[in-house]
Amino acid sequence: MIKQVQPTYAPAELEKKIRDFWERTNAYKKTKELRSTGADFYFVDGPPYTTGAIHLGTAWNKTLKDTIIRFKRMQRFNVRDQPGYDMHGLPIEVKVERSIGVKSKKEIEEYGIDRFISTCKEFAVDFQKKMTEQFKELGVWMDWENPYMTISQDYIEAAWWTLRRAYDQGLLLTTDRVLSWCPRCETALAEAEIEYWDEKDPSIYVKFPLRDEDDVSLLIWTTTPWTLPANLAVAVHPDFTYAKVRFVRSTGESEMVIVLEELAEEVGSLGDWEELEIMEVIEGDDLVGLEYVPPFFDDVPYQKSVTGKWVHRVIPSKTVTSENTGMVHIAPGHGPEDFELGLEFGLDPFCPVDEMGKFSKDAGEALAGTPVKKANPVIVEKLVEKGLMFYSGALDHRYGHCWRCDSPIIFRTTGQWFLRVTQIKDTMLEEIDRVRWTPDWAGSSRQYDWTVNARDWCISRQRYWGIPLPVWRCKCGEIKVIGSIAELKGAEGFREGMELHRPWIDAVLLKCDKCGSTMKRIPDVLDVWFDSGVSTWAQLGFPGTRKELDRWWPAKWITEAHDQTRGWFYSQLAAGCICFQRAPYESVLMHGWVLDPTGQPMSKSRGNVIEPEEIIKDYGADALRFYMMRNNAPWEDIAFQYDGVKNARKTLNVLWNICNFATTYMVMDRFDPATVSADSIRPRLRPEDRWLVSRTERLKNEVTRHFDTFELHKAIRALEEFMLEDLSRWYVRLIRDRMWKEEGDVDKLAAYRTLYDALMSLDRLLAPFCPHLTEEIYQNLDGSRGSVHMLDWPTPDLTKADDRLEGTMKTVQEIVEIVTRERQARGVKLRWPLRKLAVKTSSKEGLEALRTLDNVLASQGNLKAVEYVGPEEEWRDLILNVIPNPHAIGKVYRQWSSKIAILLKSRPALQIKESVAKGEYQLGIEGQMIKIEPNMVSFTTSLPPDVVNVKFSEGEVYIDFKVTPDIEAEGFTRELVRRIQQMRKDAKLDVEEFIVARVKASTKLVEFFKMWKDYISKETRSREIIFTDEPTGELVVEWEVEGETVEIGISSLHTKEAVNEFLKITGLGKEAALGLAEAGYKTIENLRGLSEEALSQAKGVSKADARKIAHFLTKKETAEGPTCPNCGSSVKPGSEICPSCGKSLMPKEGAMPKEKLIPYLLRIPRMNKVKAEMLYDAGFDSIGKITAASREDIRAVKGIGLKTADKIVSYAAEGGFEVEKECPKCHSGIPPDALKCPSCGEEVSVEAHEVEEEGEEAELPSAEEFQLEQSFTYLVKEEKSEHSYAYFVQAISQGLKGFCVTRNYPLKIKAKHSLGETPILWLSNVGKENSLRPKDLEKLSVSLEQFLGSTENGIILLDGLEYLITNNNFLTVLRFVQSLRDQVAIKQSILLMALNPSTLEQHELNLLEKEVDVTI
RNA sequence: GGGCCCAUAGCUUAGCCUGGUUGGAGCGCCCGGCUGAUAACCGGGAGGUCAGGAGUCCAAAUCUCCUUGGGCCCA
Repeated sequence: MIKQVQPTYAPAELEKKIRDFWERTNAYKKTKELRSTGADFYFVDGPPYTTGAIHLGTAWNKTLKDTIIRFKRMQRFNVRDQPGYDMHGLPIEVKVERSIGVKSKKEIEEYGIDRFISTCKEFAVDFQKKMTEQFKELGVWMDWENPYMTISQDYIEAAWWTLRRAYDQGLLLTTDRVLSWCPRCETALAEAEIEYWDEKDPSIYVKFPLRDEDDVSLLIWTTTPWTLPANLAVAVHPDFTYAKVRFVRSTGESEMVIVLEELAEEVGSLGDWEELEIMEVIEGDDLVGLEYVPPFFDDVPYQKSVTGKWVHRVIPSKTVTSENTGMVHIAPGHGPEDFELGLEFGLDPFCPVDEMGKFSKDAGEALAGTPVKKANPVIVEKLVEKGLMFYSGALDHRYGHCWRCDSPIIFRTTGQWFLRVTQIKDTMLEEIDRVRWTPDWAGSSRQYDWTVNARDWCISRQRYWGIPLPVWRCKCGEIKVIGSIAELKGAEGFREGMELHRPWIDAVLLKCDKCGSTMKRIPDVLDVWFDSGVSTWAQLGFPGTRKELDRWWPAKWITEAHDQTRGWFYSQLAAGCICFQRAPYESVLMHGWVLDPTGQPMSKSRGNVIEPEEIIKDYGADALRFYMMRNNAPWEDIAFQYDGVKNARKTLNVLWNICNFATTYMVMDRFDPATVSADSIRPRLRPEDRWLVSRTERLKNEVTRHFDTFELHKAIRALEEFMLEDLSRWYVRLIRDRMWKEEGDVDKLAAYRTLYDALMSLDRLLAPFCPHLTEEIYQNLDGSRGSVHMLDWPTPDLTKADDRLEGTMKTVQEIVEIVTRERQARGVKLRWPLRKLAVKTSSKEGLEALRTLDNVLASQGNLKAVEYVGPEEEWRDLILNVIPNPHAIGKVYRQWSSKIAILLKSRPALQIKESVAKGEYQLGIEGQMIKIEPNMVSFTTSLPPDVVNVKFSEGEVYIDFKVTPDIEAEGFTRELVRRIQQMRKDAKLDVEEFIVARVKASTKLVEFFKMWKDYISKETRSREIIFTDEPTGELVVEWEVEGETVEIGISSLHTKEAVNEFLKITGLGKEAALGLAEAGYKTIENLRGLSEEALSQAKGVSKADARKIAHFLTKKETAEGPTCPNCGSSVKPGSEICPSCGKSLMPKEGAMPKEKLIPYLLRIPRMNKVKAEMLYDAGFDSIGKITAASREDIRAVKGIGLKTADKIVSYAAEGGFEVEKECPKCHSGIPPDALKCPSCGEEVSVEAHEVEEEGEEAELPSAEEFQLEQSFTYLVKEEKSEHSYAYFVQAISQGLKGFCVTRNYPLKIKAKHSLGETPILWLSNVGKENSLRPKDLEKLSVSLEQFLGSTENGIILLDGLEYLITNNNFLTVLRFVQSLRDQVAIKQSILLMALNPSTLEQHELNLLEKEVDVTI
């Protein structure tokens, strides 16, 4: 059942409602169950770090995942969708430190590691819960009840297992290395944990005096003075050329230093040096081995004690660059490259810096205890004192910082654990090549480059909140790496199910296999990056169980932002290659970041963070999702714009409006897609319907294609365009008029079905992007499957795509746009119809194709007529001009040449052209015959006045802007209607309320309005329109309309309530109800006691209506007991015969067989076999039930419209089921269930019988037996117009004045039918007097109006309606008929239209029949 | 300093792979229209050194190189 959607789109409430709905109906679980038998699809969630609040980037990330998962599910995949959380690590430790107020590791240990870890866990779990709620608000469907968490037992075990695998392969080792170190967190940092930004540091040039050459120094440059106490060597490039240079100050002082020759000038420009002199040039390798005195030789004890071949000497290194001085000070304890060089030259790393970044005693008494960075100025001062400072300055450079606490990092030498990634690099690179990356360069360039440059991965951290390193060590040096919890069984301090975190695990002691003494766990924990690296198997419970791993692994698809190149993409790749020699994922989508509106990354420190929650509150999660998906390709960064989300909301609002539009009408008409199948309606589709079908199929194809390549932005843009352009701006506009047709109309059903299918397809295609809105729409349009997300993904049927039709529609749209543009250019509103438009195309096929969309063009351009001009033709309205050629004329007729020219121009150009084409044209001048030959004239065409010519892609159009009185009348009428509507709205009148309108306008306008009075009344629900000089009313407004002043007063009749009340009377129509209301009756009770005669005094109340009212009142009185369904009087229960009317009560109680009841029903006007069966199938299986039913009851039956329901009720009320009818032919009685007279076989005629499936043509009644009624319009369907003329002649003989319009030769008609003086208008193209071109509907209607205006009792015979239709746009003729019908009704005349039904399409016939009162 | 990506109207963007009519949209702005989807909607207009420079080519937003600015990742 289709349900009406809410009038406004309120995303916040709607989304909440939908989420509750999902919760209530278990929609997520049901969807998963539904797909449980589908092919497995292993998606792995990259675990977000639990900080407690998601940011827009996280929102985008999860939305992308959700969208793809939903898509895959709709494609029937069984998707594994376990969400994950990264819950260990420093950030939480830092937060906890702050909350409990401690600042160092020492303080943590004093506080108690157990308490500290418990708090960390609480924080992590709490944050995890908060984040889960936020994800849910985005509409993300994942297995929220079963997330994987890096802190769980089996997760830790998976990490241990992985390390054990590495150890077994010799890929896990421990060694001293120089590493980045955070002095605040007192731990080593991986490269991935360092952030760089600019910082000011000293930039100093220091002299290292040579030991064997007085007054000559090596000159080195450094920005880290604090590393100088640990200096052990100086490096030069062996291939560079150095020089011994003497620098001289203005004071005369001089220095002799060795620097790179090419840098001597640059060095000289530093201080206040004035001169320089190159004393000697020395090759780099000649410097190697020179001994110097380190600057802190006397202050640092180690410097004196250290020994070695290369200590305090110049060493060669090819890593030295030609910058600054070309010489580098080497401290193997403070720099990774220095360390490497140290290894090479036997220099042990010396590192006099402790874990907190302070100098130790080894750095000498003076420095001990000072944080290294703070020691810089002290050291600088010392160097100056010692006379070793050559130049001291400062500079800004990028410096690394701890990404958790922002402290500047330092380099220290420590013992750490490493994964030897360098050893498996080849495998990793091969795997990168094999994995599918989106975009391609994310793998082939980025990931590849990063991995090529990867060094061994330091995985140990000297912290607490992390996976404990599973390494136990014995005093004897023996090491044991634990790969599972089982291996700990029996160990001292181990309990089953114990907490595996520190400090508890630290208490577990093992026995050394080698020496038998106790092994203790090394205190380190794992780098958190390692945690997430094992997620693909950890979440499957491996190594605990193997089954799940075999089923799912490896992951089919993952997606994260580009920063994960060094993060998760990498950690997984390394871990996967260590354990399984392959990447644990097959396809990676690398997405972008959400930046702030100016393109800067969002961060708390910048203060530019935008909270997703705020956006959701204001615009809805669907709009946010739509925006993020639509704006860029997934792999590009989004510079977040509020306007973008706002706009997305607007777009979704349009979709909502379309649904509102669709459901409003579908609900009103009880449209049921189940009974109107797409197949059955196919032959009834209009070209514009087929166009939408074509567009829809193409859309399915396009969206699917883009999903497959992860080009989600393209997918959603295609959806958006379809929604806005194809549906909202075009199709909905095209079908508006069809929505107002009568219920059950096939043409309308075709539109419903088309729109319904398009909406359902669109809804499904959009469902992965906007899960809430699409669910709501689905629940309103269908809902049978429980959730839109349980539906299958639509598969395109491209056989229904029609390129040609789409192309033609495009052309129509282009022409309509031209029309609008030209209208605007001349200030002609769309409300004003245009007289005509002619299209000339460059191809004949194009023209023919355009013709099929004639209706569309005419209605959308508001064109009275559309003409088509072939490629080789000229539009016949063009004015042909003749241009005399004076030269050629002068040659022959010199003296007359100017006169000839004037004469030629005064003659009809066409005539001249035709004659000249045949040879010559003759012209008389001064008695002479002049011959005009082809060379004497040429021809041009020009546009008639008010016509514009515009070229377009397929040809050109001519638009006729000439304003005829008809057009003016219609235009002003529509202006008036629009003003009254506005006033109704301003007065806050109910849409159904009736009014009286009083109008003051110029005489001209009043005449126009009178012509259109019926239309105006209908459109504005005016019971009366009074033209007066003093318009009064509840609301009076003076309007300026196109230069005219129109004053309008409107008054409400306040009849709505009364009408509603009266409509409760069974079978009473709106007209009658309104008549009663206007007669002053307010309630049904008011009517009691009135005679039928008194009731029928009211306007619109017929005798039958009066009877119904009386019947209804009686029925009401006796509502307690059973009533006779025939007369309404009460009967005793169980009686077989009604005491009042004497009719049998029995047969009506029980059900009748279908075939017995249907003949009864077929006697009802408007009834047909299909409707009768529907009625029967709906449970109305006896005459009793039908008689007892109210109009509303019957209307509830599918396929029974309002009018039909009325007919059924009144037929029953009038006793149609009981009474015998008199046969019009033989006057014998026909029983109520007979369709033919039993005596003479005459068929029973039924009023306004709808066309039946069989379509056999019923014989028409003869003129004698058929009485035409005043104010009625008849459509006579017959092959030749014999009967029509007979009726017409009969009416004239009864004194009516006739007017005949025919396409037959008038004299012949006159003679054949003895029409006498009856005026006849001949429809013909000959253009004679009393003839009219069939295209000129305007003239025709003027003539007919004149006739109607001249007489009160007229009858018009319009013979040859089909002729008008073939010469005009069908819709135009239809409108013509409508207005004619209205005029006829006003003038109490009769309109008789003869039509050969075989010349029209069925839907056209249906449309026509809807407009007439009676079809014969 | 290096790798990858990006730069088109005030803002967000399509077009670039595969060179070829006048570089398309949306938002905002200005001007109109519509009023039975209506606290909506539709049309038109103004607004562009296609970041800058050089090259290839008959022809460059598009291909190549350089420069500048931005993002990510590294040193």
